[in-house]
Amino acid sequence: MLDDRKAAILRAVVQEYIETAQPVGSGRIADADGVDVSSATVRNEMATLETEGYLVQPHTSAGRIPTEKGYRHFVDTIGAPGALSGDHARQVSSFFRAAHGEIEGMLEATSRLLSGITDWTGVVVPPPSTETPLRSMHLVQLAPQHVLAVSVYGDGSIDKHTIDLEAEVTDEQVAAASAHLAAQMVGSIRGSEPSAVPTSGDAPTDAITSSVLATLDATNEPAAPTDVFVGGASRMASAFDAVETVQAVLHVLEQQLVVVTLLRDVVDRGLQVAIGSETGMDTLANAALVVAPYTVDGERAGSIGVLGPARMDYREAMAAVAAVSNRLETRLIEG
Amino acid sequence: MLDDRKAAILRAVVQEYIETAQPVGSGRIADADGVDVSSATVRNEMATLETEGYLVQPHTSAGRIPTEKGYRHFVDTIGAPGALSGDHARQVSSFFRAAHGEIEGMLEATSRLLSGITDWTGVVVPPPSTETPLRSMHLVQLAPQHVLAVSVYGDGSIDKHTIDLEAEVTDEQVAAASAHLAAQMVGSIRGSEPSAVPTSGDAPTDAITSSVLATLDATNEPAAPTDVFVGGASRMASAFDAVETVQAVLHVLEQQLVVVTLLRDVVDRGLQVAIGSETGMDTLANAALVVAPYTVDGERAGSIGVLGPARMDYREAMAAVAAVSNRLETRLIEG
DNA sequence: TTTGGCACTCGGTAACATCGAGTGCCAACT
DNA sequence: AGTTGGCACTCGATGTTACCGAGTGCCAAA
Repeated sequence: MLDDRKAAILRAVVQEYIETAQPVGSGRIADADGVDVSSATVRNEMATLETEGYLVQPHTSAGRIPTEKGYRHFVDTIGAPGALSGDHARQVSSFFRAAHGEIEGMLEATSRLLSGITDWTGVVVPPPSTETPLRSMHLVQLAPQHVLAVSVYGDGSIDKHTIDLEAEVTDEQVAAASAHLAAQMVGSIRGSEPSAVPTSGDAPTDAITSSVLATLDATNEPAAPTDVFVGGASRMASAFDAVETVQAVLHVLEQQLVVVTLLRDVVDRGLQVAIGSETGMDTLANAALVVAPYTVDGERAGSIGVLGPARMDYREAMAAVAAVSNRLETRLIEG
Repeated sequence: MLDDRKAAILRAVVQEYIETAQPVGSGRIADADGVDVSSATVRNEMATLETEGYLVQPHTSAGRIPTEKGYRHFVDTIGAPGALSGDHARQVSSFFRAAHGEIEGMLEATSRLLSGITDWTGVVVPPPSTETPLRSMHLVQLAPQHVLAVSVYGDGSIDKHTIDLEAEVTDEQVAAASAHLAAQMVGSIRGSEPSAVPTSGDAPTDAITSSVLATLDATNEPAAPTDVFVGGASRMASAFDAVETVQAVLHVLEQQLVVVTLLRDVVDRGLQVAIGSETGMDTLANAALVVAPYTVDGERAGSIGVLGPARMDYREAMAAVAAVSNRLETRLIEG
């Protein structure tokens, strides 16, 4: 690996580049803290670091820029996640103190919180809602030939489906069908095929029931919709200088499924940070993703993350993600 | 106003500028269709159009660019909304043929449809859910001290609230409170203060009931959350050349309430198109918004729109917005 | 092994010339 | 009186050249 001095120089280069977004020359490093050698020595070391793939020169006679490998080393040697700045810590605290009500709304606000703290884009993936049992099912009549089927699951999530009936029905018939369906289906696991409902023997009830089941079957996606909350996507506009890059990254953020998969993959690989190609997406070559899973009741629930340019402030982003994920866990456990 | 020839020239300039995004010179116009005079004459007319505020020159010795007033005239004289191209018409048809299920999901997909057709950003504001009566209310127990209150309204919308109880409760108590609440509250209008629920006389029931009402009161925003569906925001990246503009516009799109207000204001002013400052937002100085309201059961429901640069293809955007709003109406009436 | 010194590289900036699309205006023409 | 060809003029865009200086690699001395 790298000896101490090389490591120190590399770290100084990355730090400087993160701050200035300009190629870093040997002079600047020689002046910097932690490095007590002349610029000539730094030059020699930087040349080595370049041949070893930690740095690159945009062109001869320019300073150096970290490569993915360079960032990776930097991140790996950050050590302790570091604490949030006082201001930001207070921001997080007051946010969670004020948080209330609906979980979706809170998660969306959380994505904005992450964005606000880090200046980049915040992403929050809610806990998956599979494997959770149906706790309640009700039919509500909206119009003579329309009912709404409301399914409430154990994790507090809700599905609703509008059902067009073949014929007009009465309140009583809907109530009967509702009770029948509830009796048969409560307890079944979300996503399991719900077709095995015995008939009740009552014709109108069964007519409604079968319409409902048909709709449920039709819209029963293999996986739940898994929506993602993306906050502060507009900040990506200042992350890259090429407009096409901005557009490409925004496009990625618009695809919910892609984002969910991305976060999960990164977490599954045990990473806290995915830099450039480590994300597995060409589009994110110059970007980096800082993630943290959060658990509820000991189980891996969802994950949160911050997406920014590769030259983002990893220390801050990691601290923010850790703090928020932490508070989110306790918040969700309390309910 | 403008005589025929001036109008024709203005229209040709706008058309050309929309296509090329380059200042348009007199030569190009003289060659163009509908104008059978020499470039010298066109020059004279263009000079007049400039003094009258329809065109500007970015600098002497350059072609002309439409002003807001120029675009406005262009839009006002477009005449018939025009039909969608065959391809796009087919796209719309097949979209609505395949549309099914949840209204929210459909509206979100609609915003993407608009974006796909016009190449800009699609916006869909759902029908407001005020004034609609509560059709059903149920409490569902999720944990010993947690219940979920599910309110279903006449328009098919649902509110849910997690309630933390003071003490553990049994299924029967929840059921009793649920029935009591439902009996008292069904029929009340969304947003009206729900406090006037008489006690039932049964202590545990009343304990649950009051907790629920407290939560409902606390989270009862004056207006419903009114979320907006924005599709294809990434396309704004190619709409402007200044990154800051892109960022500013994206920022606007992130603020749901602002977008809702924006659309409503434009529609209320009876406009189909708001260009630059007509939007009322400084940020959108170089942008334009094409909107259409849609009605359900004869009542103004929500609105849809396309946001793009001022030099967008108005004909196409207006056709798209009209067609989609149209299909959306019939789709929503059918249920 | 470190470091001061030095020749060298090359992107960035400025100064300057050139080109040409486009203009305004005017005199000639319908 | 309106239209048009002609023409001098403007000025952004493009290209050329020169120069500066931050930064490099390398070498010889410490």
